Amino acid sequence: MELFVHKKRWRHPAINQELSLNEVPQFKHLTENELLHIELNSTQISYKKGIVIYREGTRHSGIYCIAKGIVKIYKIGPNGKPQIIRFAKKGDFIAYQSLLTNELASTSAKTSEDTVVYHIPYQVLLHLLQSNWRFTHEMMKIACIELRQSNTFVTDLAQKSVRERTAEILLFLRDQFGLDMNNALQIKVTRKDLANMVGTVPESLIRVMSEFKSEKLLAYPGRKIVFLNLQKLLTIANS
Amino acid sequence: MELFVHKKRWRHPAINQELSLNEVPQFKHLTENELLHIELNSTQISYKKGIVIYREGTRHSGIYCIAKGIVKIYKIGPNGKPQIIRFAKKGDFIAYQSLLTNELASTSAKTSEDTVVYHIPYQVLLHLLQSNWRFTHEMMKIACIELRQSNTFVTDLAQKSVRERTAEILLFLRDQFGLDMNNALQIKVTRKDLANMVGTVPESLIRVMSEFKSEKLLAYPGRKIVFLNLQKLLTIANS
DNA sequence: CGAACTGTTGAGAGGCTTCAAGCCTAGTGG
DNA sequence: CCACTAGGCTTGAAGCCTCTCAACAGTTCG
Repeated sequence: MELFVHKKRWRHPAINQELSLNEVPQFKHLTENELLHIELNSTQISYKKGIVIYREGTRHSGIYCIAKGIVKIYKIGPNGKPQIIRFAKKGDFIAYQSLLTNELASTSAKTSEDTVVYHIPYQVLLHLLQSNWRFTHEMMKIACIELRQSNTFVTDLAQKSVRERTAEILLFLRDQFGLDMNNALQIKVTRKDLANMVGTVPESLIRVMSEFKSEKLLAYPGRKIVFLNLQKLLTIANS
Repeated sequence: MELFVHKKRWRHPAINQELSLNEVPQFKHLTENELLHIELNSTQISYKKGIVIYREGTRHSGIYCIAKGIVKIYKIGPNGKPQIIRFAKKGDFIAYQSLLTNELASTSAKTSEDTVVYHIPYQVLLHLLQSNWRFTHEMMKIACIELRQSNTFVTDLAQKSVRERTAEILLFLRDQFGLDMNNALQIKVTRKDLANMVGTVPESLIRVMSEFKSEKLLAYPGRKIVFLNLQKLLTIANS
């Protein structure tokens, strides 16, 4: 505990603890009855690392809220190659997009580490959306924010170099998952996955990271990624 | 009129006529009172071609629904270069994303041709969202569908070649804007804008289009783009 | 303890961009 | 109404960024 005392802007405390339903930010405006209704009608499911929660092309039966762990959301590309769309973490909703449009799932979801989720059946979600505007507004916000991020990333892919995008993705992961007291990224990502997010091949990503290393912007002891110069990385990312 | 008789799956009839508010698909579930309330509280605005409706970084005062014309939605990239996100047409809503998240506009909007829009003030929209679930659901669907498209395009940019993406974008524009009786694309886009959407430079786009032309997949007399072999283009796009 | 996967570096190839030049089209102003 | 000019379109040549292929070290896990 004491380790965290000096950490300012600590955004992801107690990351190993399970989130309970009433701690989900989007549920804060729910009445006790509404919350109870969810608790009674949703199921908690545990997955080991590397398990597929749902697969592209199937139909969702409900929405998932992550209580613990990290889930990789990805699309299958034209040659069967997966493309990572995002990493969802504790408190995030997944599967809402296709559920709300009543389409088949446009992405797949696989656990990146041991994960616990709440599965909220469609009818329960629908009832909630119809009865509680503030919750509905929060859900709309989630979709719109993800849309903004996606549009930003389209712009980056179209206009930035691999070097710039690498800095960008590293900083994005830092925003999403935070750093520990040693400035190390709080999520484990393989080079292959990192390269995939950047929109390149592992070899190219590694070359850029080697540059960053020799420029003293990064260090990577073991499988950690340590940020040494955020300011410079920001400059590279936004150039 | 008779020209259209033989056209099957004609998806964009009377494209030059203004859409009235009660013809907007998302408004079909509104009560008469709700519709009246919108009509009384929204303003119709006409823009000449090439006018900026709103600019990235500003705050929206309401949502726009396009009654006539085409609006280019774009983001400013890292070097000040615009990146086209989409072309919005008659019946489409724009500016909803930042309005719903209460953020500053993340995109700009400029008319690509003479355009008429309805401006619906935020408070009016908010009232509608709170009172009519079916409308709200439609709005959520819009955001989610755009999100799916954006994610798909991220995957394409990361994994497909310029040739593949060019075929893809041409087919996408065909889906969105349709073809006339000569199989010509029903939207005028400059090579520069096309290249931008594909995520390349005009020179590269033109080379690919020249290939398509010599392969008898496309023709472009004047400034039209005529589709000669949709099947082959589909193969190229999805390869 | 080996198999399979991840991470890393080098060399070579190639797709794409950049730069340059010319033609064409459309819109403007006299 | 026409000349003019700015911007759109097109092609060629050169160079570079990125990918591909290959080899090997390190790591994880059954």
